[in-house]
Amino acid sequence: MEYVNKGIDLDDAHRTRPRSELAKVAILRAASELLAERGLRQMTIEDVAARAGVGKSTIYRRWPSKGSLALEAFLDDFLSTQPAVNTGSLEGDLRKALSAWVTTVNGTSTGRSLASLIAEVQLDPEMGFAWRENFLEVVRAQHRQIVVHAIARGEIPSDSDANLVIDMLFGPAYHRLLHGHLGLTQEFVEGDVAMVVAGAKAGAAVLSRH
Amino acid sequence: MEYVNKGIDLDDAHRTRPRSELAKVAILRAASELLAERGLRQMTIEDVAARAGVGKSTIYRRWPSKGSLALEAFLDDFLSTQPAVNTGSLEGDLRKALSAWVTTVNGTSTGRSLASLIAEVQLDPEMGFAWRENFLEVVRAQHRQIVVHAIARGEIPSDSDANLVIDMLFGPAYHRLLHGHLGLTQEFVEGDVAMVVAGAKAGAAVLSRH
Amino acid sequence: MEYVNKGIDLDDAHRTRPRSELAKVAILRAASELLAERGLRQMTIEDVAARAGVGKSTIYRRWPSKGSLALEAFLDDFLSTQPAVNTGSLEGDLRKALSAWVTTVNGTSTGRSLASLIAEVQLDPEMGFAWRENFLEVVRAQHRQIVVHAIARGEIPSDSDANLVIDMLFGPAYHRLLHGHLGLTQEFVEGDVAMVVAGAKAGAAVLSRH
Amino acid sequence: MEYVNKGIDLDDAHRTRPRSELAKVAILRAASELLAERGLRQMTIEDVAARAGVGKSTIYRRWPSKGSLALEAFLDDFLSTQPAVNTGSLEGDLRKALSAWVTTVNGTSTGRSLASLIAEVQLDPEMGFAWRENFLEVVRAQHRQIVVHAIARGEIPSDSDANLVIDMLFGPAYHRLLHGHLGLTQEFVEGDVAMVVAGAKAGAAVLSRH
DNA sequence: TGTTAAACGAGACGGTACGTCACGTCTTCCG
DNA sequence: CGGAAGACGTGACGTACCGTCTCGTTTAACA
Repeated sequence: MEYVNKGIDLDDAHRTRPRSELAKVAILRAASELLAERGLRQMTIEDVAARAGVGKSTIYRRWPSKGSLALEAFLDDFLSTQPAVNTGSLEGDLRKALSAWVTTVNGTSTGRSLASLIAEVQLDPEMGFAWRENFLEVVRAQHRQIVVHAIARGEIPSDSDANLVIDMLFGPAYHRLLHGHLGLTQEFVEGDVAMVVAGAKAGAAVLSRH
Repeated sequence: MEYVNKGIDLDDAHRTRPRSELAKVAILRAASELLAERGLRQMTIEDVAARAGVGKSTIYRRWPSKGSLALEAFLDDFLSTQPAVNTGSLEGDLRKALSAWVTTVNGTSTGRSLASLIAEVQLDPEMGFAWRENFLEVVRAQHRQIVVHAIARGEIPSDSDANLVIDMLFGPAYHRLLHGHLGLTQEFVEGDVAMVVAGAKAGAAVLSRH
Repeated sequence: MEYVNKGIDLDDAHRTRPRSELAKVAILRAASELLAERGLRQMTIEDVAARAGVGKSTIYRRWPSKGSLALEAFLDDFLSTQPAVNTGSLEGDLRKALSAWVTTVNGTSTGRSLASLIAEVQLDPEMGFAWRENFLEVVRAQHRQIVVHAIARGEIPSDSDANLVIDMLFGPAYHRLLHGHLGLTQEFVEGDVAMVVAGAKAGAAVLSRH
Repeated sequence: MEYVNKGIDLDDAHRTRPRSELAKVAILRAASELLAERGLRQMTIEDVAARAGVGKSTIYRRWPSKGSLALEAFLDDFLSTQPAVNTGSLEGDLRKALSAWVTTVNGTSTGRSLASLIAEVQLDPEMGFAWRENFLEVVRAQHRQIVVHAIARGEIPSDSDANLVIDMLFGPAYHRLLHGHLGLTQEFVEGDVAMVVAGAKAGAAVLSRH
């Protein structure tokens, strides 16, 4: 998590300065609030510093950019809402995972924050790695387990491409979130899940098609 | 196309204002180049004006924001690369449409411009409508025909949800473009298409599910 | 009056274009109003054009700058308020001339317009000549007659410097108008006049002091 | 000196903020130079910032307008050239004071700067107070002493109006500076002084006339 | 009376400077 | 002596007018 938070972990490891983590917490809290209230573009470092009761340099000492701060502020909030799932069937797992995501994201400030951050990743090349490392891979690792379990259960071929299955499930959902052309409805969730289940069971996601 | 271009096209059609469209063309060209060269964030209105040999006010007279200018500059470039398809089979059509998109977008400045614009849409609420109207719906209307034709051919149920099918095809592709976690490879195209075809033929995309 | 009004007079003399003097009148009227309402700095050519119901180029065709337009708009208004005087005594003439000026100028929009124009003369070198020619010399020629008459009456020495006498009378008055440090009161008028009369009668204004 | 310099001097006196006064000095120096070189209208804030090696916002943080900056830049330069005088006679004092002013102002960039600032005062209402407080009253307080001394010496009546006497001396001089209709010659100085001396000694400047 | 050239209103054009904003860095001074 | 407070240099923003320049459209003198 170098980009998001540079070097703090080392210091923590040395346990030489466990003290003004208060500042860090206050900053993340302020950033989180402002991100939810105004969106990333209207959230300024100066606002965050003011609300956190902190000098700007204290922020710049820890985060190299507004985006990286927003990312860290967003992460915990978001990740805690995405449960590991294990319902006993592929269909159940996919439905539960996607439903949780839709619930968290549809029409909420979390949804707008997520969209803001994905936007920031496009505009700031430095953000790409941190985003994939700290957000995307964390979520995807969890989701890939759904496919692993389905293979273990024998529901789908053992050479199914977990990455593809996961992208088939969440890709359309992110698509609707970001473009806003259609709603993230219950019908959408059902349709998306049904398509993925049908495709995966038919073996359409097996690897090395080349 | 109100946001992007306030009625100019209509007037032009009537030939009532054949005046200095030179400026408009020069501006769009300069914007297109700078968008490709630097991305949306590093493209400034002042740079565009300078390169187009135009005053800033001439730009602000026509476009209300950097994003709307970039959108219009991007549109023609992009849309001309997305052919209407009709290969005679659902699978062929989907493969051809997705391949064309991947070719245009994967690793190209067009791809980065597209990502930049999707980002801008998240950050500037005013952009949302213009984006859906001028970009997304134009492309999607074309793509929905693929489903219409497949239904006509009897390949898939007649109550299949064209919007869902299209989002299942392109959602994962946009997902990979924007997050960069996995490549837009030939394998991905084949897998995505196979999943959609299997799901649609299995009737997983039929409407009014609940 | 080249600067203020270039070449129109000649054309008028030829009587070849007696037509849209309406425009000129409307422009001068609008300029005069806006000058009085807002002062020279807030009066813009575009405002004048709009209020006069005239295109900007019609203004630029006749006047080379905002200042020159304002000057011409101001002139007639002002000059008509400054009567020739001949009371039969130097003191009476000076008092009457100064009083007329103070009445026109003290606390009035005319006073602010006059100050605005004197300001413009300092900032736009092109204005200097036109100002002296069309405003200052017109007024001063009239005022110098006061001194001429006083000499003729034998009230003051025949080699008195009319320019100096006039500057001694009006200089302090303009000073107070422009700096606003003290009011243009009746007491001021009386004191100024008394000083000038006493000095002139004492022969303090005789020429060629070398 | 609120307008010109919002309280900085006081703080400096307390030595509570000995920080980057370098910027202030550099800005005033650059402004002073540009004012002399080009006059107030052609002096832009951006030029001043560039020459001072300073950001525009650093200027706007201290001065609310171009005029107020120019005023402060002008003040020290000018005031140091106007000596207190005490020659032992009214005539000597008046001559010396007026001569010093004429020497500083006649045909010099200081003279043009002075004229520019008087112009600015007319056009920007916010400037009026600062101008009188920081420039005019400073100079006039000094000059009024000339009259006080003449009264003490018994040269002129004890109820002579010092303000009127000073305006009679300098009013005509400013008049010629601003209108440029006649030169600020040695003859003018002698004549002006002679008029004021004669008038004052004759008791023409006594107060409460009406 | 019909033709034609000018002057007209309208307002877009290329520019310049404005004053504001937020950036990320640097300095001061307090606890 | 670390951190809050906030000034600094930077540079893009969007605005306001500038003075110039096409545009059709009157308009009025001449043909």
